[in-house]
Amino acid sequence: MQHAHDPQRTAALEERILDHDDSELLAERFKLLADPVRIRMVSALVEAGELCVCDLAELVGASESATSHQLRQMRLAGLVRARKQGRSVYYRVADSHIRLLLDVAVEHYLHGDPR
Amino acid sequence: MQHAHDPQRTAALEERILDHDDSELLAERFKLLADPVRIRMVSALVEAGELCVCDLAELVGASESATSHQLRQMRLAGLVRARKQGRSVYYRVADSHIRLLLDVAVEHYLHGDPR
DNA sequence: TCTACCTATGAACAGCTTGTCATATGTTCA
DNA sequence: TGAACATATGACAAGCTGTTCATAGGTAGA
Repeated sequence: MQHAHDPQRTAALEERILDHDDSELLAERFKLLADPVRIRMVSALVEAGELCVCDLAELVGASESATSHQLRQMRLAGLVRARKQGRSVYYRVADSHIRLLLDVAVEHYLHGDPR
Repeated sequence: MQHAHDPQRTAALEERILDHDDSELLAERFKLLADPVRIRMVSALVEAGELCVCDLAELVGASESATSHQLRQMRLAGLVRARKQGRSVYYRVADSHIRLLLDVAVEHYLHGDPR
């Protein structure tokens, strides 16, 4: 690196692109959906409304421990909420944005719509 | 794990949630946006339309080598396309879905819209 | 109370990511 | 042709992620 092909243009651009903090925040959100197991968990919770760890683990095909770890992560990020009842804990999706992002991705990447 | 609280319900659910292949595919896509540097790159490319590696590196504040590595990754995933001109290579966004996903995320996570 | 059950959590480990450094390839210009 | 330049790439290191295993806490039922 030494120059900028068009210094004025890049300087102007710099003001319009996402800054470091914003891109960091967005990346954190996308990371939550950047794992097939978590995607299946969110998908299941969206469909079911509410599920206990036990059923969720079976649905997504993961161990209960792994499921619990992932749920903890999503819970700390505010993506899901927990409700305790008896010896079970029921989880539900708390973040409607994630639901929307998943919908958009499903719509565009799975249901045809090439390009 | 031993039972399912409601076997019928979980069996019915299993058919409606994303299967392993689909969730794998979606996760791959979300991974591309799960990094602040790549997000800034996409943001810059969306704003500029086209940028050479050199300018892009300066804009996002990464080394040219790191930038090139990321671009390669995004290129192989079909997210960006390259155009060679002289000794420069100009990149542009090739996947309009990613652009949409980024827009949705920006809209909901950055521009207010709580909940 | 004792036992089985459901979930949570810490530790450890493997695999993946991303950056840097060195180097290679191809290009422009003198 | 030689030198500076723009980009690409392989190898390696450091950090991060996700899983398993062991274990602990709290709850329901006998």
